[in-house]
Amino acid sequence: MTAEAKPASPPLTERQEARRRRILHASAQLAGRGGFEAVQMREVAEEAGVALGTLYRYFPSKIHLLVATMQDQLQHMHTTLHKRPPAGQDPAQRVADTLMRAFRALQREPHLADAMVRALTFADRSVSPEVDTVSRITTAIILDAMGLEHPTPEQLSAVRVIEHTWHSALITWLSGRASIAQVKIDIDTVCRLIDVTSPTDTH
Amino acid sequence: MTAEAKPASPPLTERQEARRRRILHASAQLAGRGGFEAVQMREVAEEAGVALGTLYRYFPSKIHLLVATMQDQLQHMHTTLHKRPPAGQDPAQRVADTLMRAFRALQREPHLADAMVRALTFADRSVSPEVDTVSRITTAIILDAMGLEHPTPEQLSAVRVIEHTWHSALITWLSGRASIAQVKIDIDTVCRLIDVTSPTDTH
DNA sequence: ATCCAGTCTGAAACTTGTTCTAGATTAGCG
DNA sequence: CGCTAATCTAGAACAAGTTTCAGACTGGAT
Repeated sequence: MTAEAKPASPPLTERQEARRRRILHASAQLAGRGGFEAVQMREVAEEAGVALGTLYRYFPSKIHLLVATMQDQLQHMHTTLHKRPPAGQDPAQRVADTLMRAFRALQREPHLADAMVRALTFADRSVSPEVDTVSRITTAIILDAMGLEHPTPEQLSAVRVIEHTWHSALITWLSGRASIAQVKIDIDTVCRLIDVTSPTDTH
Repeated sequence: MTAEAKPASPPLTERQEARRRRILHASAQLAGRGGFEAVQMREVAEEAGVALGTLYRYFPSKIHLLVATMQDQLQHMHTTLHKRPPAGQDPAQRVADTLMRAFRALQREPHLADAMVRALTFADRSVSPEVDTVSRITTAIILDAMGLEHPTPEQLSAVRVIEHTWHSALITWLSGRASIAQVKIDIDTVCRLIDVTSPTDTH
């Protein structure tokens, strides 16, 4: 049901897959300490035991690398969430719960979150496919929480707005311009759109 | 009513004010062509007829410079909007109108928009005060469109969510991952929150 | 008018992302 | 096994943001 598709363009050998993994691990590790700026390409390469040129062959830019790192982490979170689905009564509440849970997970690694989110919103067109993948995973997580199989276009719009709010609120919190309490309030607020756009609503 | 406050810390002399203006102008001009990456500090300095060190004295980083550029442009837009307030019946519609009008203005200068918005969301803590100023202006614009003097906390949350959506949708459009039509739909969707959180609503 | 402190200039230096090159290694194939 | 193309490595080189510094200039106080 969830897209697990890696772009299997050239099927990587085992050693290559291992290299890729080491690079992503090094990236997450360095990001976990100092955030975006601590992820320095030379250091990532060294930590991963790989030449700089090779790093660039696997990830054509620092932004690509960090967006891929985010993909990776999101995938983890998605499977984790599958194991313990949110328990609220109505969809809006379940989505808000899920997002706040994700939020608390990120709170534990604020530097990592910083690096990933900054990369995500800074990405230009050359990274669109990868950013799109991240967006698809996020959408899947939200739709899962809503328990929807066949969302209406209206609901998809609401989901997009929730995603927008999620990213932007995250940034606002990470740069110290909003408290966690405020983020929670805003998440709750935006989740009201789920009720407003539910098909039983008189539109 | 609207915050016009410049941080008058050291009152700039006339020549200094002129330099500042030249710098901002050069920044906007270069951004108007190639976007974020076309705003190169050495070029800005040269175009503004100022030494590189001076540029850095006025704006301590490229991000600061671009956020200040955004401040400047937003201020323009705010006064422009004051001259022709949106004409819709209900607040939600007026806000959506206003935002879409702003959107079309940015469409005319997509590169400039790209540079400003990318800088805004990429800004780290060291730029928080400046980013906050931008946020305050944006809030003022939205509240103006709503015609509210004394918003409730709920309404302020809705406004923040609208801002989040606005920024994030803008980015999505700028990086080619969403059409203008989709942006319009999402803006309309998020503006429903204005009705939902209106005080006459049974909460 | 003179002097002082702060400001501006021009240029070099430093940092980190990115590109390039020449040679070693590896993977797949006959 | 031996060949060939692709991949990997080490390291230099380049680009743009940022810092630094010595000297020239400006504006205001005495």
